[in-house]
Amino acid sequence: MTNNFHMGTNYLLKVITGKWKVSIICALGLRDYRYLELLKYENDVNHTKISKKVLTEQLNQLEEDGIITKKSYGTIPPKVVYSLTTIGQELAKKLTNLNFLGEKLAQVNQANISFDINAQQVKNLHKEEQD
Amino acid sequence: MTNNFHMGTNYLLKVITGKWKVSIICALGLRDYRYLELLKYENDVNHTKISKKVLTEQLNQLEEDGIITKKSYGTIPPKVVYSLTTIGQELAKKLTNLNFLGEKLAQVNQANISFDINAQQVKNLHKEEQD
DNA sequence: CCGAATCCTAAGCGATACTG
DNA sequence: CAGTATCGCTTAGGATTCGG
Repeated sequence: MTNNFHMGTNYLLKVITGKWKVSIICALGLRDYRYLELLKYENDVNHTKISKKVLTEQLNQLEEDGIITKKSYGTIPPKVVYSLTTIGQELAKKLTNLNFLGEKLAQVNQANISFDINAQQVKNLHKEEQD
Repeated sequence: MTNNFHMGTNYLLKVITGKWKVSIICALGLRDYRYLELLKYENDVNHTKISKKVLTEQLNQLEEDGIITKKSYGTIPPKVVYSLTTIGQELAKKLTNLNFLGEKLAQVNQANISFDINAQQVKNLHKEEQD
């Protein structure tokens, strides 16, 4: 065992660092998404704005890093579907698995677990959506 | 189950995002460290320069986020020892657990898993150290 | 020995407008 | 529909210097 036992973790962290990447990976863990679908989903779930430029950037990086793949149907208007690679699916599971610890930590810290509004507000939003 | 099942993960990611945080957490997973010890360790293991300012910043943030604690002996010259909290230890385990997936991904991508030199060079370095 | 204060650069992110 | 191109703001990180 070397001192570099965390290099893989660091590499992985580098791959998933980016404001929306974890959210994207978790989303694609549930089902495939088209481009604008994903844009809407992210804006929706996180209650904050993601620009098309940034979404494109992060998708390209995730593809380059072997986490996701895109399939372009050559149609007009275009249709592009994003999905996880095999290793991407593994990653999605692990990330979801980290969720519990993250929530526990947030609770201990009494931290704001949402992007820009607090958990209670999120709950209220969901209540409103149900009404 | 809401759509926010990854918010804990995102929160956790926010806590551990920072160029040296994972490395710090993993280091403290092995044993406690003093300030300059940690500085030397990081520069040593990662073969790149971390400034005192950044180390202090990241340590403060990790402390604020409930991952580590510091103990100051009131001596002159000062002595300060950093260690993991209980939840920090849990985190260290999970991160170490991610290491395998990260290494696998790096291999698939034929990526440079070190900070600034490649894996083969790291191996050579270790060989030299043994000589 | 353990930082804090200052300055600087590079990168990340967002808004907006345009295109095949 | 699925992107590019351009711009400007904000933040992270590093070098250096000073202090208790």
